[in-house]
Amino acid sequence: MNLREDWQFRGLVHQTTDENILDRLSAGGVTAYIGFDPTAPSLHLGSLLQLCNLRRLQLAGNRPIALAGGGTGLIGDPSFKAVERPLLTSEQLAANVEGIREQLSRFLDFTSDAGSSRALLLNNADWLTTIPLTDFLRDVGKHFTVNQMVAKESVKSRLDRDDVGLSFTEFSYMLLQAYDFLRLNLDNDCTLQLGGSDQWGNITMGTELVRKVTGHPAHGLTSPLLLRADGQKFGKSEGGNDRVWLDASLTSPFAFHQFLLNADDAMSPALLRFFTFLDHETILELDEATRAKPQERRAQRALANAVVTLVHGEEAARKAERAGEALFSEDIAGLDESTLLQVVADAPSSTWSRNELLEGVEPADLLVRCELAKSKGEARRFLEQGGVYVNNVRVDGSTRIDASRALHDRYLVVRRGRRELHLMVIA
RNA sequence: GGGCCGGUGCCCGAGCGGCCAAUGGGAUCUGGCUGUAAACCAGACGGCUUUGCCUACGGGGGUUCAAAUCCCUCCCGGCCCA
Repeated sequence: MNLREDWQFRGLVHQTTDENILDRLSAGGVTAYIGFDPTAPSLHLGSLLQLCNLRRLQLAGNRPIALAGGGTGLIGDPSFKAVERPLLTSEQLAANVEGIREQLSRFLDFTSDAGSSRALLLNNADWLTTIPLTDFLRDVGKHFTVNQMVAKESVKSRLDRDDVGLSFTEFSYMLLQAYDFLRLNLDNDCTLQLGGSDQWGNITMGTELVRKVTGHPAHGLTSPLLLRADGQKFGKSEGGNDRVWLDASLTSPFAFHQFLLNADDAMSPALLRFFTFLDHETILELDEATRAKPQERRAQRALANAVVTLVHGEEAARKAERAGEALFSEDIAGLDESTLLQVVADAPSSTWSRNELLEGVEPADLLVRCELAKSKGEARRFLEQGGVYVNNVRVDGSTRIDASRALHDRYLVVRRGRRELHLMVIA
């Protein structure tokens, strides 16, 4: 099984500047890079595909470069963005770059064990913040016309709109990314840039710049964007607009596991191919399982376990799976203390004195204190709608909660809706 | 710098002196169905000491019994001109 066959099976290739690069990657020895935006202190599910791809490259004997966008982050990529975005400070960026550095190391081999395919982590702030403006304009800017820049699909919508504009700052972003590629080509012999399909325009700017400056070809390869059936971007968490983060303190392993477990049947074949390293036979089997017995969700289970293992480790994946089973299929009151605590290990918790529960607490107040409701009004709404449970027993708005229902005499598991949990510990 | 247009709740977008906590859509949330899915159906969706009160329609000031709606001014965005 070579890389070409694997990538084609998995549907990882959207566009390439040259079909033959798949063969060259299969043979190994290519240096390729992917850029990561340090817009947040952690990478998220959307970056996972790129992480996996770098890993696949490395496993096939190529040298991956993860490029942290500490410099481009100062500007902001306008590609397919509806509006101008707020600028991040260099301090924020530096902190974010630190955050993702560690995450990258879990996917790539940065040690000398990897030999000639040892991964490299670079930060484009190193060259973007030091190059003199006039050098940049003469050496990079001269190779492009505004005409072609304006024609890019990625900024077209912004230029066409009559309510928002596109600042020169963001407009110039594509040149910075092109310069990255040139630098990596000159300094590290990097000849290929990968990215999501939304990066096509930026990538081709880079390949062109390399070709014009060095006279040698450089290539680009993009992967399809993962979209949900309704056209929305995949990777928004259940709880609204927040993304699913790879950092355990932002998205707990349990929440992450649950998110994947709940993946739409229609999505699971693509998710297995994009985010796991399972072999083809297994994947096809799981596809069939979904078709034949969707209610068993074998594909989603395999997916959740594989991805959480990859990101957080085997132990975390096992715990997350067990916690889900206990929470959704077992009687919570029947769990022994240590199992119970594991089940709710990821949930936020609060400590209460036995005294304050003596008279019982108004359910609405309780929800607010447990941060399961933003306001008392919202809390009352949840109660009226029947979305509140204590120890998996639905409660109404008028029944005060006291310590008598505590499990093991000290735990109250408060749940709002399907899966928002809070653990009350009676001290 | 000049002219014109615009800034409304998470987003889009109506309202253009009282009947406005503000139509509608989307997102979100809760419930139902189910498989801890999807689709679908129902409801909710500023806050509170909830027959009422408070805070909100870019900021500040003003007119008025009464302003998201009128006036002044400032800030921000777009287009055109210089």
